[in-house]
Amino acid sequence: MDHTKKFAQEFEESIDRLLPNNSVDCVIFGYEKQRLKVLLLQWKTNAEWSLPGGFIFKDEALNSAAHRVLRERTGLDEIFLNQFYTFGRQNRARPDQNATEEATDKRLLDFGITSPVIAEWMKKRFVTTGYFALVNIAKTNPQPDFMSSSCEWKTIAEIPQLILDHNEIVEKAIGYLRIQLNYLPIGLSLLPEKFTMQDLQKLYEAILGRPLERSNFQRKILKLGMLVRKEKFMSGAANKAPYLYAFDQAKYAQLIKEGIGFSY
Amino acid sequence: MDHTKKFAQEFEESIDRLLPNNSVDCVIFGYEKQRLKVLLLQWKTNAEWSLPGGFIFKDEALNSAAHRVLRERTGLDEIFLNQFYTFGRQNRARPDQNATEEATDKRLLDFGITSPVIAEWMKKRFVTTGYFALVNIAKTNPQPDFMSSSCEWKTIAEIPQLILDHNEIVEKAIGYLRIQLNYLPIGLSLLPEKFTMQDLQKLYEAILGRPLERSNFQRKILKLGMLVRKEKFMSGAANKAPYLYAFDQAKYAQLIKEGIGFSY
DNA sequence: GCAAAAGTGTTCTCTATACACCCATGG
DNA sequence: CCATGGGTGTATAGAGAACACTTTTGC
Repeated sequence: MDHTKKFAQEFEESIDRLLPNNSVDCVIFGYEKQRLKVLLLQWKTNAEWSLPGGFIFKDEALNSAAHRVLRERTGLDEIFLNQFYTFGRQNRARPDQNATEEATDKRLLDFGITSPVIAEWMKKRFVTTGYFALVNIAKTNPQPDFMSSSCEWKTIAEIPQLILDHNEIVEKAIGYLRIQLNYLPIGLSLLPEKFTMQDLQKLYEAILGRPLERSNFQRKILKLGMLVRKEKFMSGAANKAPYLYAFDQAKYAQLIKEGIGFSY
Repeated sequence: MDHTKKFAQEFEESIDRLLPNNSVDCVIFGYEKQRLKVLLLQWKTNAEWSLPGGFIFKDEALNSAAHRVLRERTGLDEIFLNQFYTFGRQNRARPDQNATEEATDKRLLDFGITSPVIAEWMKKRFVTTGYFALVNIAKTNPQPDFMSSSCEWKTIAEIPQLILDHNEIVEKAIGYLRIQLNYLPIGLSLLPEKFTMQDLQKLYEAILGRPLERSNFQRKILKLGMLVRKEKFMSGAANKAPYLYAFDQAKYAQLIKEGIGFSY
């Protein structure tokens, strides 16, 4: 049995274990080379881009489904993942997108999927709940799903047109990320174990999309007492060597719990 | 045809126009006699309490469904209504609540509803999206729905045990209200047209659940420039007469849009 | 020595907070 | 006059922002 047939059969069999009309979509943020990035999937057949998402099993909580999607796509578990908004327009297709039943049939045919059960499922209206995750790109191993040829980290500026209302979902996720910057475990999730103060500052700047004042940033962050100063980092550059820092996990957890109280 | 039969027939007929597995629940906040209140419904048959909620029509957006529920229960339109979280556990029933199919059948029978179509619908798993609204109690005309004998404003402290996970939904709504206090059109939605500074302060105190310093509150609020000072209010009490204030709607809308920037 | 980046210090402004003071009102 | 609550003033502490100054590094 070829790959497609196997997928189609498994999917068809799983459909009656799925909760209809609900889905989850994940906006997975990573940080690399001083840029905030989002994990996107590209469809095999028509090269359209979308967010990683999935359906909910009847015996599975919505939040668990989001965790599962994240695990399946990134290999990461025990990750910072937060629900942020539910998108429930009656027609979530883009204005220019062909969302007729015929178009859906055609898209499935392009994959070699002929099952009427799957076709019926795909034509349903789905109310989707958006989750955003913060992950350390170096630790991930992005895996495309069956529908997708590739799984790519795109910077915010590079985000292409996405299917349905996915661009809107990403926009809203970025908005939440910015607003909640002061209450989120940003650094711990997105940075390597040891990092310089500049690394952390660039991260905050990438998220906020504006520069922050160096000396004030340093003082404010250190005053929170969640960082431990380690050895100096000799980059080889002709300038003073910065200290490396690591998170004091206990204090960090405590701060997050109490609400960091940090503002820009 | 009696009332129940008519309701059952209409509901049954409407079911195939409804989106399965999704619902909305509204936490409707009001303010009266210096107390923050929530609108609750009491079931006719077993006296259990619940939030006002409803289903979504196939051709209706999720947000519109929430607005419709609010309109049906309070008679209010064009109201401040905000989505805050989606509750999607696989079993949203209370641990002590009998959520078996037999129990559902029995509850419907108590209403005199025998339709198997309705019974099947009610046994579905529903992922519900929570909305919170701020309304002026004096302007509302609470209307119980068919299932409910009464519609009552309860203070936060008075909230009884509710069905399913509705207590959790209320808790979360209050949390959002407090956090977003600085960005929400609190006063305009919850107070009468004219009010004293004390009225406004008591409102904030009721929401936050803690006292605020009188003179500082006054200065901070006035500095925002969203209030217009009107005539004095002679209460007849043996003390200095306070000014009445009203919202400058234009400035208020502008402030809300920009983010009030107000903190306690 | 020089350039570049890191670390620390200083100043100014604004806000929050606590509390003092006087004012208006009706008994 | 008094009690009560309303309106305004003031002093202090802390945060944020801008910017100056010193230190470290490799060339």
